[in-house]
Amino acid sequence: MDIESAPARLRALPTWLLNQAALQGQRIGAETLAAVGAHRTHYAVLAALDEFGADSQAELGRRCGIDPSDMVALMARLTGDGLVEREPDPADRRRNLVSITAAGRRRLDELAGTVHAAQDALLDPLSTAERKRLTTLLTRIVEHARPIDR
Amino acid sequence: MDIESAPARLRALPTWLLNQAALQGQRIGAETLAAVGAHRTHYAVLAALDEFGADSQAELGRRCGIDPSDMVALMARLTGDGLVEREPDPADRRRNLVSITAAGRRRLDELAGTVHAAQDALLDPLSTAERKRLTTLLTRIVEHARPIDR
DNA sequence: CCTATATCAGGGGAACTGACATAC
DNA sequence: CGTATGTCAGTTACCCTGATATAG
Repeated sequence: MDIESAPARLRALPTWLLNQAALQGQRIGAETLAAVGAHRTHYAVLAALDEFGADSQAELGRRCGIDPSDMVALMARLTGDGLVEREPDPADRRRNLVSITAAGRRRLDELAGTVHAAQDALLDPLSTAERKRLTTLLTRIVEHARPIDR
Repeated sequence: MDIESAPARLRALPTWLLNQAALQGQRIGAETLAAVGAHRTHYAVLAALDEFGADSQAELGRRCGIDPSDMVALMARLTGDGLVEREPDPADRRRNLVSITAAGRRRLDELAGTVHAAQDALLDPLSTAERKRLTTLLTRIVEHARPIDR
């Protein structure tokens, strides 16, 4: 696709621009993470566990925007890689208490570099101040969104 | 999902915010357009034909970011609704020359209102000046993106 | 009873890939 | 010949729905 050749009615639409920019971000992010054998959701879960400590799968999903049904395969992958550990919560036997391992913390730090490189690649045309402004505006939109009722 | 409960490492990521905002925009846009029996791609194609005149399917796809293989069903739908017309290009018999009909122009004007309502719904928390700033920043990113090599 | 958790099976829409016949 | 077009079949990733067994 060639953006300059798109109809003005599309080029002026925030939702369309948002879509195109997000698409580009996804491409770059997925590529850079795939290069080190990782995935967006890996970084998300590790970051949540690092910040909030051990948590149930359901809570992790809510924090990171990952569907509970998709968490199953993700947990299998991360435990298989030794990055997180799962054990039944003695206080609530429905739950799996997930916690990050030492290897998980190392992996998180490693991925943080990769992820930030992807941000730089996407935001290349913007100055530092502009990146900050964009982040602020997007945050306002996202925080204003009606939470998904489910 | 609840954005305030997401890990700071995610909430600070432009690519993540972009994704969340685009998701919200897609939801709102798809809902409002579905309410009048339309789709994003309908608006895109009609806008391109209105602005640039008759065009081949391939060129339309390039302008609007629609995959050629997805154009087939889209054309079938739009011709079936009498919004566009297709005829073989006498100058290049591989091509279908697609043009907008009078009904298509009426539909385009109608959809423009719907689409702008969706923008308003998404950008509700932003002032007019902020919306403009966001649009400018996104445009810079999208225009800077390497064109998809295909 | 009603709700929450973990899991599984699968649907739907979107972007995309590969192939192919036809025409330039 | 290599390249572009329109078409079709099928894939992948993503977000989501529905159902179920289990536990609170």
